[in-house]
Amino acid sequence: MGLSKTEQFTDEEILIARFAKALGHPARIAILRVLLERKACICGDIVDELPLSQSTVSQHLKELKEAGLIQGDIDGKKVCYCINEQVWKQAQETLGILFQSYTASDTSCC
Amino acid sequence: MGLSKTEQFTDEEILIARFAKALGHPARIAILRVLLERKACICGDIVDELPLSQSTVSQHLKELKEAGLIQGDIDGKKVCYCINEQVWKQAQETLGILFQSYTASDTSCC
DNA sequence: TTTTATAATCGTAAAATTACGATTAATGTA
DNA sequence: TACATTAATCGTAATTTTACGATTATAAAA
Repeated sequence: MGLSKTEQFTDEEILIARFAKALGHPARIAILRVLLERKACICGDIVDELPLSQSTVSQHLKELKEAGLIQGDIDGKKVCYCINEQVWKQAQETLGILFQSYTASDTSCC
Repeated sequence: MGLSKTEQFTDEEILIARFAKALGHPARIAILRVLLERKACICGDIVDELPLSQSTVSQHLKELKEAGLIQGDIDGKKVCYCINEQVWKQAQETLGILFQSYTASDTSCC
């Protein structure tokens, strides 16, 4: 029925999937790229850089924020976004561990 | 509406998002875990390990296969799945570069 | 050849995602 | 105070994802 059934999996599996899912759209990668380049960035600037409407970008920002990867600080009538260092490193590590756990085997498949 | 508009983004953004999306569900992380542990694995064994129906697991396997992260070799009336080393390393690298491009800034946000 | 086992595919339904325009809330400016 | 700007939220529609049971195709076994 389209539900995620998240209860059935381990916390780590859910965490990794959560980070990965947040990264699972080109627009959100593009947003992160802008933030990574400029260190910090006003929402409007991000909208200008992307081929998407303001409301759509805002939605993507919300998803990145909900995954914890970015944070937004209110600055007057603008909102300044930036990478959340702590969570970013956590995502890097959990995903890194997953990828590193592969040890090239002599026999590729059966 | 509801379309991905992938044409508007760079090939690299699309590629990273593609890998991340494939990893964006706990069931698929769980599947990969099984494959990483056992090196190679019969489809049926994966079904036994997961709290999902055979058809649902098959669907998740298909998505991982379409992203290139795994491959399936027919072995009699069974199908043996394993990590696709080349693509796995490519995903590791592209995602790794993204994560590493963050350099902790002195000023966290505005 | 018939039966059994394995795994993909089909059909279907519910839910989530993506996208946009319009509206709203909040803050700064005239 | 009235106006303008900024960004979130609402409402809506199309698409995609998730999930399952049922069916199908294939190959091994009886």
